[in-house]
Amino acid sequence: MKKLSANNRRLEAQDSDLPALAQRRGAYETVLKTALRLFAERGFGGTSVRDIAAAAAVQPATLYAHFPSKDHVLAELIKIGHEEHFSRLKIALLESQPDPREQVAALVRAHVRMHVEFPTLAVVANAELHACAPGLIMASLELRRQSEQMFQDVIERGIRMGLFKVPHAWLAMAMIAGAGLRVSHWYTPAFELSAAQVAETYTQMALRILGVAD
Amino acid sequence: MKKLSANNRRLEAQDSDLPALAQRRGAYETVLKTALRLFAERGFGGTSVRDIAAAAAVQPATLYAHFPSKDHVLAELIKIGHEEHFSRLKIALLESQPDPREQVAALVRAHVRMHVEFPTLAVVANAELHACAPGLIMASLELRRQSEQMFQDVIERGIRMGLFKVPHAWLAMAMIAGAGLRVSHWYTPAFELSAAQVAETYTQMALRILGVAD
DNA sequence: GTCTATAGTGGGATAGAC
DNA sequence: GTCTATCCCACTATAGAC
Repeated sequence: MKKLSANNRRLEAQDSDLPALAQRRGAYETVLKTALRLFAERGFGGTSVRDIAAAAAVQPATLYAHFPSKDHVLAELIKIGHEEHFSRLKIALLESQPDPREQVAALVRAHVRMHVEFPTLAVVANAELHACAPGLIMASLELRRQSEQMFQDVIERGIRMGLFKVPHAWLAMAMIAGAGLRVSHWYTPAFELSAAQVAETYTQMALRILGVAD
Repeated sequence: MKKLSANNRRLEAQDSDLPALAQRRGAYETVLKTALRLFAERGFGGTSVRDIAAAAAVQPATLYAHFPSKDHVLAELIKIGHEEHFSRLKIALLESQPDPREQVAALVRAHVRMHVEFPTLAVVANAELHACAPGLIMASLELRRQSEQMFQDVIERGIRMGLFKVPHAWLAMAMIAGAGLRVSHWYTPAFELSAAQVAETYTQMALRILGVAD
């Protein structure tokens, strides 16, 4: 039941769903979800507009009735992914008790759950950033920066309050956030633990990184 | 000095060097190193044979004198990356004291150093796996499996000896290994810590994940 | 909005001289 | 081994009917 290799998402993208944020009717959503799956499996450059159209059962010209270009399809997916991620972190923090340990736990839980619940979206939004014209993803990069800052602020407050003891605050954040990102590459519903259990375990291990005793 | 965002490697690939393992003379190495940089920046599908040839200052036909196809160029890079990684882990374990804490530290140190010293190679070998025909990367996938098994074996022995206490052995391995992988996406020599310092800090935090008191 | 059809460009790969 | 030249195909995107 355990994964043989912690890197198989892109071989056959499952769960290429989109958050409620992005659900529209008709060809728009069909194209977006199809493109998500294909970008994950073959990469942006390895997927043609014809591929997307064929898999979505529309003609290439139909795609251009909804998106100005292939780039814009990717940009839209990246935007949806980053907005959903940022939104979840923000809500998690808002609803948390003010104790930095609770706040970090809430952030890590939300971060991991995002990558477990929308793994394909997370893979594409992170791995295909380079394929998009910079102008199209500026807003997403800003959200990413703010998400990192949220983690940073909570960790630094915890250090000042004497609750966290880390060798290097930014590295601790990078390790915790980076580990969560990778979950999207291997998690499937067939894994022996549920999404919630994975999130809880990562949360517990993140607190250990920050020097909080169990 | 700290990175604004933990995801910039692919925007402008630096350090597109290859380990000594792969150093040959002439056009072969030039093409390989050039392809490495371009695959990192634009992705495999976003890079044409003409792009590689032009950046390497050779003609497209010259590339085909050294590689049977564009796929084989990528496969060779992936192979070099995985062989160097596996080799470093194996040596680290061989030279370590038998205490599982020492062994984990040696493995994490080697793992992170690989991703810090050859970040571009690591990014391509991990992010472009999907773009390669399965037959061309079978050996690399097997090395990857063995590398994960090395981590697993050491962690499970540490648990049996009562030295490690983790909520879930495989998840702890996935978190430690995954965090190390991500280092290749943000580390540059301009970072405020040296490669060795980053590796040491990650090692310390990995031991915390495993429940070892500082 | 969706289709058929196609324009115009750039793709991987090869032939054959030197 | 490296070059020039080129084949043939797939690519993104658009025009125009319905």
